[in-house]
Amino acid sequence: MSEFMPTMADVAREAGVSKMTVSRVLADRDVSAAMRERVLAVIKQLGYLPDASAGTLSSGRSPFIVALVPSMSSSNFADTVHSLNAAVTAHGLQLLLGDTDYDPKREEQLLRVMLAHRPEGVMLTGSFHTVATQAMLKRSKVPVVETWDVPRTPIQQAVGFSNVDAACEMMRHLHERGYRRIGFIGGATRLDRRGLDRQTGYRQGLKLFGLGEPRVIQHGGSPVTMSHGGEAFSLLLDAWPDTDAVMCVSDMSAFGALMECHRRGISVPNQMAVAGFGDFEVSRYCYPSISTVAVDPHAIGRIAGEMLLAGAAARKSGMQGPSEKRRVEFRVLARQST
Amino acid sequence: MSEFMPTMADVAREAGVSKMTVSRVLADRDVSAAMRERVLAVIKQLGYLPDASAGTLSSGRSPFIVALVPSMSSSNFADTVHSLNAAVTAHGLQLLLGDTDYDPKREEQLLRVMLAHRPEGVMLTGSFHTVATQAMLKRSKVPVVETWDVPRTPIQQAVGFSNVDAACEMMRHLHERGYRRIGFIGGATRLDRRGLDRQTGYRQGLKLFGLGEPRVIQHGGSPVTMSHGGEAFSLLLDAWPDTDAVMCVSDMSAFGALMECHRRGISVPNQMAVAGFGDFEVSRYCYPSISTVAVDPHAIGRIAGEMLLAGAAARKSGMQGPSEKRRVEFRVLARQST
DNA sequence: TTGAAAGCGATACCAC
DNA sequence: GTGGTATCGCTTTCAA
Repeated sequence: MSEFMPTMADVAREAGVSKMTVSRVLADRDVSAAMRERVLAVIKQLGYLPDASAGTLSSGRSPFIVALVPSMSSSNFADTVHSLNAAVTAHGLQLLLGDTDYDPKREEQLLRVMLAHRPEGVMLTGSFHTVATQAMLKRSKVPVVETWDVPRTPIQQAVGFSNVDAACEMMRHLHERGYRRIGFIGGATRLDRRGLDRQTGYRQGLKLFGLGEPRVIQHGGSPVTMSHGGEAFSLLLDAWPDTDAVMCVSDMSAFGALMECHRRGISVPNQMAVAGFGDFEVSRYCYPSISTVAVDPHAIGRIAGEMLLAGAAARKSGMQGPSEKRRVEFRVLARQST
Repeated sequence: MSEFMPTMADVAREAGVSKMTVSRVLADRDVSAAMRERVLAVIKQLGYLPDASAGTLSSGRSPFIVALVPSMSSSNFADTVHSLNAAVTAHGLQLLLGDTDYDPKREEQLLRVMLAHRPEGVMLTGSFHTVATQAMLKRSKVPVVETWDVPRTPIQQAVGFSNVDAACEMMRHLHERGYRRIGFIGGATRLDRRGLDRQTGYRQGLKLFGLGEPRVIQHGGSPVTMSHGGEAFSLLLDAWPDTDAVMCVSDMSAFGALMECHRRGISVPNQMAVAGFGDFEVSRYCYPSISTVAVDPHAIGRIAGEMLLAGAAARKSGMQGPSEKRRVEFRVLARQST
């Protein structure tokens, strides 16, 4: 077994051709069938693997799309990333994935590192970014798409929905069902803007339907967990014992709250309604099943991919990339818990 | 706003120094404080970002660690990746993440693409790989660690546990609790080796405790979902109505089975015991809580990171990397469902 | 269809 | 501490 990594020059020499011919074979450009055979055979025999850095440096074209998500353990973001990955992989690109941990400062650091690879596109989550982040993005002229939210003025492109409106629709649902003393539980962090938007939607709903003062418990970090949900629900009952419905920032906390009801012998939905957000699998299969707001994380990923690909194509031909906003549907799913 | 991306040469010219000095400032090597100030100022002013491809090509040192997992939506693998990421990030490396979708052929393709970036290390999940995969890994001499399993003869290093033994321990628990007609539900795929190992452990348990013939339902793809669990459980009851306990390939299917019990009015654990695997959050917070096998996905990721870092250091100094096997603990958690 | 030469943007190595 | 030069492995460009 040889001690060194063969290069394209080695393949060329062994096959008795020029490097360029090898390069063309790999890129599947015009080469005679016979030549292709010959070169491919040598490549296989030598176990040659191209060096991506050299290719990137030489061509000025990177194989990367950057995707930055707040958390990889949220199945919602995982789904979005999965679909984005499918979309870009089909075009020969690969994901460079980063986990910001819900921290814009961390997002900035990650982005700085990742822009060093001169990606063809960048997917961000949310619309809350540091000024340095925005400046880097502008300078680098890389196609950018913000997801899971639709900012008034996106950096460039965006695909998502209004978390405020979605939460408000859930309030409409609860109001229609006859609930009047509705609480809200969410995380304690200031950094999860989508969570905060949902709380804003809750407050709008209270006003809109004349439901009195907010009953808000902020408890636990991001992402919100089942145990946070149970604890927050207990705090909610401590503060406002006559609460008859709880709207949760996510299905995870809703499930936690629901289990706390079980434990306390509170009947759902008779004595207490529980609403979630996100249509996670658990909310569909638990008992009673949890009413929630369904969005399509896969659609967000797929559309983000299309937008980025379009942006990359535009940039290649020297054009200004499109600056588009797209909305995806959300839907209140009435299930057993309300 | 300038139209081009500034290079190190631009920074050097603007600062009136050589490229090497700029390079040293960025690498934080010996440069006088005054010089550093001056160069840093120019870097900021120009918005200069280094080009990673050029650096990699020139230094022969890549910033990447490759991590290949069967599925990103499984919280177990997500946790492992998270800890691996933390471990390598601390050493200035970044993850190149791939999703094999439980398919060794796909793993091979992904690996081929990723080895083009000349990573400093590769984390694989499981011990089932194509021969081409193994050949590529050998040739490239990159540090490799297989996770979530401990093969008899690892490619190089490994960290995990015996899924067979772990499942068998769960059988011991069920037997001790008095259950005698125990079924097993898992996915229908041949590709999820860890799932198959757990089934093997189940069969071993049957023999060991004299519990008669296997009652196995294989249903649904990978990763197994809650709905698969509910459906598989129904099939199990159809086939063997007198079953008094079900051991599930994962907590996801266990939860699905548990909810199906709710629906059918089957009391858990009185009429039916339900056991899971993996200690997912839902198994801890649902009612009744699900007995499961706990492993520490974070420890696997952390240790894998350490192993890879050690391997990379060894390779740098021309040494043969260690070929170590490490086991992580697993523990049967007896909860309410058994 | 194939080949030769000139870079791409950084770092290693050796002078000073 | 700092600077010059060769070089990493590939693709672009242009010529044959």
